[in-house]
Amino acid sequence: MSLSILQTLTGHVQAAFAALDLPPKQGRVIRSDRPDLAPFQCNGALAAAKAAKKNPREIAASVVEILTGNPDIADMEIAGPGFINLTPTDALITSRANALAASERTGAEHVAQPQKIVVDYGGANVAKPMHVGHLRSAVIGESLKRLLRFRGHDVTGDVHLGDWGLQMGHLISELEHEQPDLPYFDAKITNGYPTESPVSMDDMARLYPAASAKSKDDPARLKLSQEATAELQAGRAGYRALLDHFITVSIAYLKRGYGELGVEFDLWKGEASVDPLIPGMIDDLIAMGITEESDGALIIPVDETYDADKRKGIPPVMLRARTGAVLYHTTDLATLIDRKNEIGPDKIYYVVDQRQAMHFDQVFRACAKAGWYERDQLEHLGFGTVNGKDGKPFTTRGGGTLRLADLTEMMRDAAQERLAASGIGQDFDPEELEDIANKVGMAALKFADLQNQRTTNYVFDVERFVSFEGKTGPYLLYAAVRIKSLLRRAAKQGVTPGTINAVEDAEQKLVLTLDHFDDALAHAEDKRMPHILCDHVYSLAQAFSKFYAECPVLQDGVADETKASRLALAKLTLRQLTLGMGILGIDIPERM
RNA sequence: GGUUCCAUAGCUCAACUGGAUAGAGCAGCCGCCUUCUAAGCGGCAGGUUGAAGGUUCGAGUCCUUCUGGGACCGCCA
Repeated sequence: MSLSILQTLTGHVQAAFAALDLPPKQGRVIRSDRPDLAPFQCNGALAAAKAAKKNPREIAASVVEILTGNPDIADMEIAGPGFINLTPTDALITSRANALAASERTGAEHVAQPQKIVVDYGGANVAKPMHVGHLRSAVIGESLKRLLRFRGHDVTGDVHLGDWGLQMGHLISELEHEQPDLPYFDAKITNGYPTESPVSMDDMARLYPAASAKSKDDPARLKLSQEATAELQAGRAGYRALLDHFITVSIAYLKRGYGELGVEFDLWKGEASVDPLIPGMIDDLIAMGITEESDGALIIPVDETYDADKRKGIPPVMLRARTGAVLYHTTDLATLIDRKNEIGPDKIYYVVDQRQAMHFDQVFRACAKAGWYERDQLEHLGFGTVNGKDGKPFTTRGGGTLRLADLTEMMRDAAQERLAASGIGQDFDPEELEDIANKVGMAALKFADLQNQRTTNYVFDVERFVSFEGKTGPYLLYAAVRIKSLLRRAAKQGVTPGTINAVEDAEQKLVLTLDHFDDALAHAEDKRMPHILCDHVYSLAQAFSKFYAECPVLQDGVADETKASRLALAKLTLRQLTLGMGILGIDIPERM
């Protein structure tokens, strides 16, 4: 793959800096803040002037002098305090456009040093229905996984089910309360349990909140759940058999839910799956001498300045509770060991709610104390909450949580309505209509989520989501679908893509945008922020829409070679849109 | 009380290791469909970047203080 225009210009300017005995690093070229003046700029003369205590404009002038006559640079200009504005030649733009068209990945490079990475996302719990709160982890995690994989890393996505804590004790004890005669509760029976689950997903969705609510103001009821949790973890056969049912039923349900979102995990492991590692791990930690007994619990202090009375500092990691049950910390640590044994990852990313930042800080500190991983191998990629218009976590009008299935149905319905309103889909068969509505709704939902900076909270406004205009998923689909239509029409007319010759302003801007793909991907990876890729894909769709409006492709009166050039440009755009949106988890229909 | 994140146009959000005139979308106003999908394109208007200081040739970005808001703070996950 040839160099991008940006890289080409950077090379020239850095060479000029080096020739002047200035740090080549400062010769870095960036996309211009003032595209009205020139597409590219270099601000390095200012930084260089500061270090060398010289006049920045003089340095800029020297750089320009060296670069004068460079065959890739059409125009240079020194502006303001010492900015160098750079305009590439038409020849450079055109040759790059053809290189991109010839590139299978439209210019996207693979990283030089691929890493083995685990992405822990999804955040689903056994027995709990999926609601809007699960959306972000799934959508962000999936796109990060795809991004890293596309960049060339060896990535494993793990759903890491919540299937081992008190919630299981809640379920078991509440089920016992409701159906005490089930064989799982008879301590004398230790095998031969029914193969059919005694509960459905709906049953669990009812039992868990019931137990949780009762336990809130009834210590005796809570104790039942805690005891059941401890017994389960101690290996009581009936409880283990129940847990297996819970997990099997939940995974079947979750696979459907995540499948609808286009989210696929490589591993469906959970907390329960690392249970066998826990006793040995605790022994090791004790042997290392980093544990302490405290109020009957086994802990690892992770902050010397911690003061429980003043509520200052970071609380210790809880390995084992007074009741004997292990906790969230313990299973997360055991999971780190499991991953070390099974995968040996260079990095592990946790795509989990920002509110759990301290939890991960604790786990990572404990892990560093144990010496299992370097601190920079573990990273919590927190995300903000989805809020309603009132700024509080999103709920239905009634105050309950909104189920994910209801949300996706809402999006699909809105898309169907919009499709009907446009009058385009009248001759489509119902199956295709349904498929289009699904893709449009899903694109709207995912893009609306992903375009927000990962770490901040954002407001979920249903009306805005279903408007499908402006900076939305459907806008992206629309651009792509128009290209598909164009390609079909071209095929019918016998026009084939040819050599790209970018001469019109809209054509050149489209090429410059296309050429930014690799940068956007690298930047998005570097920050682990999908919204950076969203911005790129949106800019691309915008650049194409302008091109489409200004540059007729197949219309009468357009020269044959211009048709072939523009068609090639359109096709290249479609390929990059498809790649970029694919990483975001957005599927494009054939027409809409 | 402690820790931490945030505050940018009427609304929702961007702004790449500090750079020029802080950008998009929505909402508002004005144009553009007998020819490639108007879920589109062009244009207008909209800002003391919460406040006050400081560092710097240069600050939305870095530092300090203040105001307002969110989240978290040992046996839940």
